[in-house]
Amino acid sequence: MTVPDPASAGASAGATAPRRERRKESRPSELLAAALELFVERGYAATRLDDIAARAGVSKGTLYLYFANKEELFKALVRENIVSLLERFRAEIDGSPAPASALVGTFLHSWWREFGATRLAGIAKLILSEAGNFPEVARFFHDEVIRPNNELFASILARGVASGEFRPVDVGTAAQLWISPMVMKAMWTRSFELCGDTCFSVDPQQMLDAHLELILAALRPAPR
Amino acid sequence: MTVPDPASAGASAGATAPRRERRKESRPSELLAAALELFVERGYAATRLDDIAARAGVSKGTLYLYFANKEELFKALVRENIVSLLERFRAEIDGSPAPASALVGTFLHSWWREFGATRLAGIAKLILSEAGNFPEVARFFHDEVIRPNNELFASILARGVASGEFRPVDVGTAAQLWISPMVMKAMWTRSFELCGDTCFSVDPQQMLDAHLELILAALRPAPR
Amino acid sequence: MTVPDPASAGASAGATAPRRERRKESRPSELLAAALELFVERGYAATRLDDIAARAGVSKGTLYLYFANKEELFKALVRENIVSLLERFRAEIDGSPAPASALVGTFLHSWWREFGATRLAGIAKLILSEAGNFPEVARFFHDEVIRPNNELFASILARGVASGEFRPVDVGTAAQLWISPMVMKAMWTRSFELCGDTCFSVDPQQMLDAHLELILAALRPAPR
Amino acid sequence: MTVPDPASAGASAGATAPRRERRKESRPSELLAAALELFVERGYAATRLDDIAARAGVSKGTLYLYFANKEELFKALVRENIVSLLERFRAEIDGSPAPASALVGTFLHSWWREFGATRLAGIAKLILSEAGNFPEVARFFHDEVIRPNNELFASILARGVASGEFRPVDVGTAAQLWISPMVMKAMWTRSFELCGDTCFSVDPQQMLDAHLELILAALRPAPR
DNA sequence: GATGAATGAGTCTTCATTCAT
DNA sequence: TATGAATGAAGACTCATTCAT
Repeated sequence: MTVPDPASAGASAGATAPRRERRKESRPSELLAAALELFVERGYAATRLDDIAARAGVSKGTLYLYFANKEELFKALVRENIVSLLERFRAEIDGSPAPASALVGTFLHSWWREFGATRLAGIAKLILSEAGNFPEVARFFHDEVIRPNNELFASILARGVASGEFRPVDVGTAAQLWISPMVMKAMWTRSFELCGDTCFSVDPQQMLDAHLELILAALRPAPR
Repeated sequence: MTVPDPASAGASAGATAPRRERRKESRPSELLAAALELFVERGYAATRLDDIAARAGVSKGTLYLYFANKEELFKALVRENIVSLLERFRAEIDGSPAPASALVGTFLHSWWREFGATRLAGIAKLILSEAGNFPEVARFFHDEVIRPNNELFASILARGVASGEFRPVDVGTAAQLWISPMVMKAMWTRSFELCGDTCFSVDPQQMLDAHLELILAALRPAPR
Repeated sequence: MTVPDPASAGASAGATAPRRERRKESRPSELLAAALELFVERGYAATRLDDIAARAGVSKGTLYLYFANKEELFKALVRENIVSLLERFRAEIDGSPAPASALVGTFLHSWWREFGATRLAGIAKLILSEAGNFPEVARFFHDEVIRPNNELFASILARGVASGEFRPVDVGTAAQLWISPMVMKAMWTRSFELCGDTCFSVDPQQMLDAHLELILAALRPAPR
Repeated sequence: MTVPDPASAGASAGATAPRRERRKESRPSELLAAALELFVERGYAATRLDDIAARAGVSKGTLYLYFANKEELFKALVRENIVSLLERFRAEIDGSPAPASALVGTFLHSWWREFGATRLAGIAKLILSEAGNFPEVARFFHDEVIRPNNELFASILARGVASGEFRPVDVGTAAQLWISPMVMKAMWTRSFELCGDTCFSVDPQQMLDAHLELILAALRPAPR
C-alpha cells in the first residue's frame, strides 16, 4: 500500500493496529474497492458485509455510515466504477483521424487494456450473474456501457465501410459479434483460472492479434 | 393426499399398481428440473430449497431423500444436464462427410439449437457465476464441455485448412474466437431480456447467418 | 403439565428434554401465551424473540413458522386475547333483568374479575404504551374494546335513569369517569407493585365497594 | 457553525461576550426538553439518541458531555420535570382558606391545567410504561408525585368532612378514585388521538365539570 | 418413502457508546 | 466544549438441514 499509515508514523511504540482512524474523505472509495474485490471473487450473496469491512480495515458498522445496505453498496460500486470507465474509454478512441483499419486495432487493444484486463471485467461478470436480482442495475449497465460501447465499435466499422476500406457489412451485428470474444476472454478467464484451464489460457495479446487479423480479413473488399 | 392422481385415474381399471408409486422412478429428474429452472432464474444462493420443493410439488424433506444437500443437488444438476448435452451434441456433427465450409454452418446451427437456445445455456451461465464457489464443478464443465466443444470446432476448421478450402489459420484460437459470440448471445440475452434490451435482441438466426458469412469471408484463401 | 410427554413415555431412559416435539395445533396459543407474559412484563421493545421462544420451549425459528415477524406476533396476541375477552364479557352482563343499581355492581365486579385482575389488563397497558408505534392496534383496541365497554356501562346507567332509579346524568361521560378508577387500579398496580407501593396497594374489593357506594350516592335522585 | 445566532446578532453591538457561549447554561435543559418530546412521542426504546441530539441541534457526542448514558438522561428528564412539577403544583392549592367544596374544584382545575394538559402527563405515561425497566424511577415518581398528590387531594376532602360540608367517606380511597379519571383522560387521549378516537375526545373542561358535579353529589351529606 | 414441524447457525442491520480531533 | 466518525454488541430474521411421525 502506498497510503502512509499515520498511526505507525506517529506512535511507533507497540502498534496494535490503529483503530478508529478518521478518514471520511477516502472511506467510501476504500469500502467500494474492498467490496469490489470480494463481490467479484465470491459473488454477491456469498460475500458477507463483515468480510468487506474487514478487508477495508473498518468495523461492520462503518459500512452503514456510507451505504444504506448491502444492495446500495452493490449499486454504488457498479455506478462508481462504470462512470469512470466511460470517461476514460471514449476519450481514447473518439475523434482520432486514423484510418478505420487502424482504429479497429486501437479500439480492441484499448478495450482490453482499459476494461478486459481490469477489475471492470469483474463487474461485468457480476452484473451478468445478478441481473435477475437487480434489474435496475442491469438496465443501467446495458444503457450506459453495453450499448454505447457497441455503438462506438459500430461507428468505427461504418467509417471504414464509407471510405471503401471495408466491404459493406451490417456494422451493428458485426460489432456485437466481434466484441464477444473480448468479453468472453475477460470473463471466463476469471472463472477458470483456478482449475488448470487450457481453453482460456491463451495469451490475451496473441489472441487479440489473431482476432484482429481475422476481422480485417473478413472485411477485406472483394478483389475486382 | 385427497388430490386424485390423473394418471392412476385413467389407468385404475386394469392396473393393480398402487397409486402414487408411478412417479418414483422419475422423481430425481423432476427435482433436478425444478432446481434447474430456479437456479437459472435466480442464481444459486437466491434459490431456496423450499422453492425447489414447491415447484417440484414435493415437500422440502423429500429433497434430502435424493440429494445430500444443496451443493450436491447443484452438482447433480450440472452433471445430469451436461451428460445429456454431450450425447445429443456430438452425434449430430461428428463423422459427417460434408465439406468443411458446410460443416461450420451445421456446427453453429446445431450448437445454437441444441445448446444456446436451451436451458443448457442457463447452466453455463450458472457455472460461470458460481465457478469461484464450486471449483470442482467448474473444472468438470471445463474438461467435459468447453474443451471438447472447442476441439470439435477446431477439428472442423482444421479439416478445411487441410483440404485447402480455408486459408491457414490458428484453428484453436479461431474456434475460441468464433464460438464466443454464440455463448455471449445465449447468456446475455437471458440477463437483459427483462430490461428493454436493444443490444442482444437481434434475431438469433439472423445473427448466426451474419456470423457464418463473416467467418467464411475470413477463411477464404487469398486469390493468387 | 397435564400434557403427557411422549418422549418420556416412550423412552424413559435418561430424558434430556424432548426436543422437536410436534404440536402444530397447540403451538400458536402456547407462543402467544409466552409472548403475552413477556411483553407485559418488559414492554414490546425490551422483549426479545429469543426469550419468547425460550419461554415457550421452542427455538427461535419456530416463532417464524407461526408469525411473520415480531409485529405480527404482537398484533396476533392482542387480537386473540381481546376476542375472547369480549365474548366472555358481554355474556355476563347483557340481558340481565336485575335493577340498574344492582347491575352497576355486577358490572364493576365482573369487570374486575374478568379484566382488571387478569393478564388482559396487561394488554391494555401494553397498548397504551405502544399506541404510537402501532396505530392499527390502537384503533382496533379502541373500537373493539374501549368503546363497546363504555357503551355497555352507559347503557346500564341509562336504564337506571329511565326507570327513575337514578337521577338524570350524562351517562356517556359518567361511564367514562367511573370506569377510569378501575382501569387505573389495574394498570398502575402492575407498575408499582415492585416498589413498596402505598398508593395502589389498597385491597381491590374494598376499593370497588367504596367506588360503588360513591357512584350510587352520586346517582341518588334528589329527595323531593 | 456558520448559522448566525439571532440572539448574538441582536446583542452583538454592545456586548463583548463571545458568540455561541450564551447557551451553555441552558444546554442541559434544552437537551432534556428534546428528549422529553421524543420519549413521550415514541417511547423510551424507540427513541434514538441520534434523534434527540438532532432535535436539540447538537451532535450525538454532546449528549454524553451532560449525561452518562441513555438511562441517566431518562432519569434526569423525569427528575427535572417532576421537581418543577411539584413546585408549581403545590403553591397554587396549599393554604387556601376557601371552603372545601370550592377547593375540590380548584384542585381539579389546576391539576388539569398544570399537569393533565401539559407534557408532564406525557412523563407520567412514560413512567407507567417503563416502570418495569426502571424501578428506581418508578419508586421516585411514586414517592414524590403520586403519593403527595393523593395526600393533598385527600386532605382537601378531609377538611370538608371535618367541617361538615361533606358526609364522612374514606378520603384516601376517594381521592384515589377521583383522581383516576383525570389521569386516564390525560394519558389515553394521547394514545388514541391519532385514530379517530370517539371515547376520549370529550372536551376536558366539560368532563371536568361533570366530574366535579358527581363528586359533590356523592359527598352531599344525607338530608336529615 | 414422504412429510413438514422444528432447529439454530449465520447474516444483515441498528444504535448506544467511545474517542481522536 | 463540541464534534461526528468509528465501534461492536445485540437482536430480528432466514434458510439449509434434521427427524419424529
